[in-house]
Amino acid sequence: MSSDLSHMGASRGRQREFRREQLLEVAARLFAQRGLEGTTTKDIAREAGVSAGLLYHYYPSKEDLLVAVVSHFDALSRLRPLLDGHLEGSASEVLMRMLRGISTFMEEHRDVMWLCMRAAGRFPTVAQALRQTREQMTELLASFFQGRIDRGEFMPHDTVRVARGLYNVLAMEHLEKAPGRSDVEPMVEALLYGLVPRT
Amino acid sequence: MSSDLSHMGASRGRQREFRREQLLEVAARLFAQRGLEGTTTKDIAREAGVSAGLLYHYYPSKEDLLVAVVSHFDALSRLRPLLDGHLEGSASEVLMRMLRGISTFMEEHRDVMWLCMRAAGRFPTVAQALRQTREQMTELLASFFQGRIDRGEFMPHDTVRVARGLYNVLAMEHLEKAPGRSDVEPMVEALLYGLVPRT
Amino acid sequence: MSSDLSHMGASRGRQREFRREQLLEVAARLFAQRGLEGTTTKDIAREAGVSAGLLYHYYPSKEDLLVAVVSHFDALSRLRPLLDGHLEGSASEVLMRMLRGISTFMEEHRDVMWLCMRAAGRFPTVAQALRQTREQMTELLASFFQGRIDRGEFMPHDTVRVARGLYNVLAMEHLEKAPGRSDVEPMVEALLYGLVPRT
Amino acid sequence: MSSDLSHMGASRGRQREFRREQLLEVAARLFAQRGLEGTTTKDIAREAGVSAGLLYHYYPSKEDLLVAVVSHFDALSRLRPLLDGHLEGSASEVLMRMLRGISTFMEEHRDVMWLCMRAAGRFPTVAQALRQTREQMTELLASFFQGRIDRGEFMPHDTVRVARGLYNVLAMEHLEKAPGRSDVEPMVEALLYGLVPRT
DNA sequence: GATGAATGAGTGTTCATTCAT
DNA sequence: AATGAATGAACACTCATTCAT
Repeated sequence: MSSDLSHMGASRGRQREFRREQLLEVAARLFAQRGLEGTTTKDIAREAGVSAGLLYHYYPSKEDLLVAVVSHFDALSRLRPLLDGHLEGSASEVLMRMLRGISTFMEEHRDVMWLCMRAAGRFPTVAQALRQTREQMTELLASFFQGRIDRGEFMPHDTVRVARGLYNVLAMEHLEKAPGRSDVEPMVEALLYGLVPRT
Repeated sequence: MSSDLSHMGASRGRQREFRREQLLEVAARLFAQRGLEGTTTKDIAREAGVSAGLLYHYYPSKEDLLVAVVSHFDALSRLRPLLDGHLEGSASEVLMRMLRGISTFMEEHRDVMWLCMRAAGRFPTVAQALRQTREQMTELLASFFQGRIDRGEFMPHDTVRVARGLYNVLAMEHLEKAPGRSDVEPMVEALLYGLVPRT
Repeated sequence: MSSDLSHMGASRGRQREFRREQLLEVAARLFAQRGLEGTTTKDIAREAGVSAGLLYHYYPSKEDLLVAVVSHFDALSRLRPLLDGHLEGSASEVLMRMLRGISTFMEEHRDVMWLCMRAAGRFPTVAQALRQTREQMTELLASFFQGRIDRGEFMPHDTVRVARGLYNVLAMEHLEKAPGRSDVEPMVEALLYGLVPRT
Repeated sequence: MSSDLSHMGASRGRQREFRREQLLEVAARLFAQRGLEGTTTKDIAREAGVSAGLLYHYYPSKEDLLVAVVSHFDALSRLRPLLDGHLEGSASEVLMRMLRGISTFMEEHRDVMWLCMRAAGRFPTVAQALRQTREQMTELLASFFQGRIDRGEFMPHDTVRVARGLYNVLAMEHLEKAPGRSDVEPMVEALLYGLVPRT
């Protein structure tokens, strides 16, 4: 909870970097737990074991800190790997695996998702980050679909819109707290084989 | 922006009712536009052309006003009719019609949806209202699915989860501002006929 | 709690008088229970079953109402009888009887005493009422002392100061809540026979 | 009325201590003069020459400030010395000296006494402080009485009740403003030698 | 007489931010 | 780099009082 960097052998630069990140992490945790307006700058400082003023040596404002938190969280680069490389297997197997990966990630970071949703309305930067993540994930999923279409495993379709739809289902389901309740498997199965009976 | 009720012929009771609703509408608009914390009680009073104190003659607190706004909006009873009665036609036609109805409604009330989402994190009542709307809409959609399954038009499936998924897609798509961008038709088509080719 | 005077046969004058007194009594009770600032004019109106505005038809302000409450309580004329007439018996017997009378009265009206004490600091009228009661009671007690001095039952002394002292002891003791704790008998006995041993 | 500590040579710690006390003293004065509800937190800040917010850097609430004022005043430790050590002389001389000491103190702090009385009704802490002071002073006086009884200078009596009575007389007399009017000497003399003639 | 809608100055308190040290 | 004292503009909410009906 407290920290004394004064006798650290670390260079000034590293110390600065360390403090920045420490404050970021504390802020991320508190913002996620209590929301943006539920967290005061003094809360963050206290929890980080520093004075109220020091925050402003590292971040010009609370809002900037929020943006930094969201940026640093960088869902994109943490989600992307979930879609890479795991391409062996049938289309449906791979799809299911990918969605489950995204699902797990979202379940673990529900509070950050809420933070972003709530903040998006006030801070265009955050809304932009959210949008970017969604669109990039959509693209990745869509390119997976396209590949499978090319291979003849999937019918041709509007890959982008279907991909975005799937991503949105996941996102919305996980904003809800109900643990384990989120189960997109039935939805995906329906999507794969269609609701309309095959003659 | 301002109003003078003093020389209205209306009776006391009607005047009270009118004021209540007027304040509610002003609050709804401002909350939706600027968010809950972006709207002060004085803003609402000023916009309604009344004094700061009068608000509290009608609503015991800002929070109560918010809850009243959300309750009064009553998405449920406005959404439900969109699913009733329009049952003639093929399953896919009817489904599409229903979803387009929900879509239009959501598009028109995007700001209220955002308000609810943002408020849900702080006020359990609002979260509950949101949940209830979703679950009831889900049930209605699911019972439509079940009916079509019974008629042999749809394959048996987990109707509730698929219905909730569809509702969530719509909701998430419409939280985004991009006008006209939301188009769930491709998704629905894929859902109906499946991505996996029919031999 | 509520009242409807509209069909009362009473004349206007009597009705007015009745309302005045009713409001006074409600106010007295609430002021005594919750203190002056702990009682709102609306509290009084509600408890009396009338509207908020009606109060001001009868009393020009909350402060005036307070003064009316204190005046109407009229401790003086309720205390005075306790000292009259009961003059038969030995000086010490009579004194003790009188003090016990005052004591009982004070115990029953502790809350009003507190109200007066608290209000005295803000409203000179109330302070004046308090002072007047004390001084008149003092005079009455003092004249009793003087009478007994004249009869040779008491030694000559500064009757007024001794009387006021006794009154003050009683008052201060009864401002405390501790029930039954107040017992001035030992003090009075000491006063009668003196602490210094009689040879 | 105003103060600038910024160029004081004093260390942070001393500055903090100074401000705390300064605010306490200003608050004590204003509370005593105008009463608790007659003094706003902004009044105190203005009078101390600081901003409205600074008060809350030092005291968590107005109520806490009040309690601090009462505690800091600490009548007990200022009254106690008046009863110590001055034990040479006849019982009546010593008693008179002690009471005069208490009297002087009370006369000088009449406004604080009023503050305490008024606040006691709302804040148990204050009532408790008042009670404690009274009871401890009572004990001290009572033990003086007991000592003199043991020496045969006083008759046996209920020392605690007589002591409390005397303390209460003093307190009540001094709540009144009339300067110099309070004179308990006649009361004490009566108490010492008794009203009933010595054969 | 009676109502209660309406007022608006004021209340204690919060908090992001600044800056001298 | 680090502190924490200091700021001051808000904020939600209260309440004695007025007045048209």
